[in-house]
Amino acid sequence: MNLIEKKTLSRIQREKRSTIKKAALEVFSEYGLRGATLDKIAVASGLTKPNILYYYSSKDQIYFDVLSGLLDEWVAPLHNISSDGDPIDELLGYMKAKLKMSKQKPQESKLFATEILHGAPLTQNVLATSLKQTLDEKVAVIDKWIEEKKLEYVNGYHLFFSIWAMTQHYADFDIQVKSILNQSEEELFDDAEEYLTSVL
Amino acid sequence: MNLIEKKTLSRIQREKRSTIKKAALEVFSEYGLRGATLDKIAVASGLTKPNILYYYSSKDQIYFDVLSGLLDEWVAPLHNISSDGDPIDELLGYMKAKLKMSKQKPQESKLFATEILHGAPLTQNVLATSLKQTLDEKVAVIDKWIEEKKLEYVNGYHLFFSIWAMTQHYADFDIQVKSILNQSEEELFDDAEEYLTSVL
DNA sequence: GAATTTTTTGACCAATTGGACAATTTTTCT
DNA sequence: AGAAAAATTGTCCAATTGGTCAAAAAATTC
Repeated sequence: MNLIEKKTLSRIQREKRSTIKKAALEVFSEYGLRGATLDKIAVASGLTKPNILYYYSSKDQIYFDVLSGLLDEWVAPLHNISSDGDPIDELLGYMKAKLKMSKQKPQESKLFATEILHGAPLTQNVLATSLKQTLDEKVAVIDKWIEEKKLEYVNGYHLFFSIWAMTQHYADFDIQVKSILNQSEEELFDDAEEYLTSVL
Repeated sequence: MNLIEKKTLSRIQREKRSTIKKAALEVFSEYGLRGATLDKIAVASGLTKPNILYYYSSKDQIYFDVLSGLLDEWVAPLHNISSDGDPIDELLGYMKAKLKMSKQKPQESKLFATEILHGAPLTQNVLATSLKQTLDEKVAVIDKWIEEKKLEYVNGYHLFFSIWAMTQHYADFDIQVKSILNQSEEELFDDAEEYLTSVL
């Protein structure tokens, strides 16, 4: 039977797919889509290559599945910004949530970074529709705050870009950061949070 | 004769190597080291594959040469920060120089980003020695400014990280930025500069 | 517990890719 | 112009890689 058409997956199917996705995330985030090989994913997952291809029809399919499973999670913190709260608190909360994700999910961060860096072949329309829409809403909240004099004028879009850039930097460029600072990860992220708080 | 050992390169050698490097930059920045192929570089440069391998002994060699040719240029703006100047002017000047590089040399920026994202296999020791040393010096300048009360307290390292992150973001993640903002590149970078100026 | 379905695997294949090399062409030098 | 050196290319090769397939093993169903 064709796995794709089946609606209810068996226990084995759910488990193996999850195993594959986990291994694939490791490999894709380290090597990128083209640098990753099925053999590497096979080793990382403890399965054989043909077995992986029994669950996924191609390497691209795995990549697509891993990436789309992450998209929602990645945008989620944006939704928690409430127009009712204090602007600074809300923005600080958002920044901290993003920084925490960089610390706890560096592989996911790197996977996105690589994807977008190489032209976002698979996610471009998600960026242009769903992400844009959510961001438009949140920028509208910022603009409202500004109008109500609760916040100094600031370009909302670039504000979000800078939060993304600064927080994800600690995950994506961790090698560079760690080459320069000889700190434990704990200290590093504490300092980063302190710095970013002072900036906002 | 072995090209590597020769000291003075002929006109043809200089020209062809330059042609190859230019084409390789295009291809590497778009596909990364592993995604790039000699065939793609051959097409982009208008040379044949064996001809390219006459000038470079391997694909890795081309990558290494392109990358190391860029390293100095990439760090250069740091050197222009003078401890004699006004702190805010100096930092604004540095930020603007980096932003300009993002606008004018997006391929170079992406190449570095990809390299570091994938573990900086070729540049790790440069990061840990030369870059670290230069940055240490400039952070010392920041600390001096703070001591002289010319500048409010700020963590110098994280300040530089944030400048790198924010400015390079516009080159590295241009696809994402452009998916969200429907602006000309001119407007975009003007707004970005205005925003970043207000932040600093 | 036999039949059926699902899962797993070893062996294999075709395409891509980095690179080698000998032969040919072009350039340079005298 | 002719010899020597440098540059160019067509052809080829071995390794890697994504993917196939038939057969075997394991799980499920009756």
